[in-house]
Formats: sequence, C-alpha cells, structure tokens
Amino acid sequence: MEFTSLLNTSLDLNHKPLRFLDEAPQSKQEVESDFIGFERNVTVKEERGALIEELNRVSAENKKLTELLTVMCENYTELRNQLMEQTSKNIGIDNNNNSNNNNNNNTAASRKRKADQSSINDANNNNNNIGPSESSSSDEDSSKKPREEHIKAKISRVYVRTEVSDSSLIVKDGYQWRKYGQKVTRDNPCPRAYFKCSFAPSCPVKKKVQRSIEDQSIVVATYEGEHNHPHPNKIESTTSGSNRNLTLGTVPCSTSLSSSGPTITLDLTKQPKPSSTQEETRSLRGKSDAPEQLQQYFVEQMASNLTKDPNFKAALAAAISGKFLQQNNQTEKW
DNA sequence: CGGTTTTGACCCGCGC
DNA sequence: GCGCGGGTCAAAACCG
Repeated sequence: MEFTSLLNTSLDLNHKPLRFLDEAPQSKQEVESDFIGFERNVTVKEERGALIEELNRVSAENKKLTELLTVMCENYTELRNQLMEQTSKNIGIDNNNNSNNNNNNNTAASRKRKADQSSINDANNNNNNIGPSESSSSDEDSSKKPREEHIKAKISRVYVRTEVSDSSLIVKDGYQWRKYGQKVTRDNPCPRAYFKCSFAPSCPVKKKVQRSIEDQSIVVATYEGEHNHPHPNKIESTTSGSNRNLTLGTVPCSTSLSSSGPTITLDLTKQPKPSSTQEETRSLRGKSDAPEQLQQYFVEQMASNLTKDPNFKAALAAAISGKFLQQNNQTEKW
C-alpha cells in the first residue's frame, strides 16, 4: 500500500512540473498537498525553486535556439530571393536557348540523340562542375510526336544536394510530379527516375532525376519543356492528393546558385526539421510570401510542435522528475 | 476510391 | 538484321 501511494505520487510529480509553467503562483497548496506523502514541505519548496531554475535555464536555451532558428530563416529567405531572381533570369536565358535549339533541331530533326548531345554539351559548358555526361534524350519525344515540338527545346538542369541516405530521388521544386518510370542506365548505377508534371497531359513538362555518379550526394534533375500553368505556390490549391514533391517555396533549404547558365544547385541537406504534415505544408505555402511572417511562423510552428509533441513532453517530464527524484533521494539520505 | 508509385514489358533509335 | 540502351507504357500494388 505504501508503495502504491508512493508510486502514484511520483507519477503526479511527473506531470506537475509541466503545470508549474501555467499555474505556478496560485497552485502552491495544491502542489504541496500532492507532496504530502513525502512529509517534507520544506524540501519541496527548495525543489520547486530548483525546478523553476531548471525551467528558466531550459527557457534560456530555448531562446537561444529560437534565435538560431531565426538566423537560419533569414539566411533562407535571402537565398530564396536570390533563387527567385536567378530563376527568372534563367527563364529568359532558356527562352533564348530555345530559339537556338529549335533552329538546330529543324536541321537535324532526324538525329535526335545527336541534337540531344549538343544540348547536353551546352549544359555542361555552362556548368562544368558536376556534369555526369548524362544522356538525356528529350528531343526524342518531340520528333516522335510532332505535336510536342514547340516545347522540346526547353531543357534545364538543376543540381540538388541531398542526403546520400535519402534514396527517394525527390527534387522539391514546388511543382507536383507523377513518376512514370525508373531505369538503371549504363553509365550510372544509380537509377534514373522519370517524372511527368501531374497536370499532364495538358502540361507537357517532364523531368528526369538521377544521382550524380561522381558525387552521390548530388541529384541531377533535368527538366524538359515549360509549364503552361502557374506555379502551385501561387495557386490556392484545394486538396491535390499527395504533395510529396512540395515546395521549394516552403522548404527551408539553403540554396546556392551557379552564376550563369540554366543550372541551379540547391542544398537541401541543411534544412531544419521539415514540417511533417501536408496541412502544415499548405499553410506554410500560404505564408511564404512574407519572409518576416515566415520566420515568425517557423519559430511559432517549431515551438508549437515541441509543446504538442507528447514525446517531448514525456522526455521533459522524465528529465525533471528524474532530477526531482534524485534530489529526493539525496534529501532522504540526509 | 482515386491518385500515385513500382516495375517488368515493350518500343524505337542507333551502332555495328 | 540484330543487339543494346534509353524512354515509355500499363497493370498491379500502394496509400491517404
């Protein structure tokens, strides 16, 4: 019987400290009544003091983390703006390239792979850093299907740094993609994934994603064609099934841009804890237009997530109660 | 239940 | 003509 009462009391102790945060000043009697089994009201007060001290320390730590997060968000916002600028510039560059490529393809339409090689060489000339001379045969489709000829020349490459352990081959560019094939190519043991824009067939854009053979942490995404619909970030989309490829605009990644040419390198390895649910992602997307609000939102969201997380609560309670019981043992020994 | 992913089969261009 | 290799299809599995 004594044991059970002790057990019950200790369980309560696990929870009370959390309630101190909300109702510490007025709950003095209630707290003391919970500790009545210990018959040590004086030490309870001391322990409360120690707990409050500990909580203050944790709060300070949390503040520092929040500041760090804010700095990260600022960096992210800055880089994101740079990305947007660069992207808009690249669109212009690509359009110029389109006209050039169209001319070339008109003369060599029957030799799609050769034309393709030339476009690849162009791309590699623009970014001679990581290019695993990947044979993309985008022009093949267009010559096979003349109706797509108007979109064929728009080819751009994006180099995305990801975790090596992440085998998903997902490049978060904000658009929604449907995977329609995967192939292991000869020159690269890593499989190449084929995606179509989920707005297909009305949107003819395709992309190929494959890890670089030279640096497995880099994923090479080759985009073919041009989206004929607005960026999903700008759409108040309703449900849209699975948004697994969602959104450059919301992912707090750090980005780095190649200075010229239609290639972009994104570093997705430095992103903070990604939001776990689609709902969160959608709400983030809605706020992505205002960087300050975004930062604030990230901070709030992280704090909210932590406070909502039962594991975090349990761990905190365990840590506090552990310290508490430890002190109890010490006082009992006295 | 509808959309997406997986994956083996198939198609087609290219080189020999 | 044949084999190779990249790209696509489509049925089944999977998922929310």
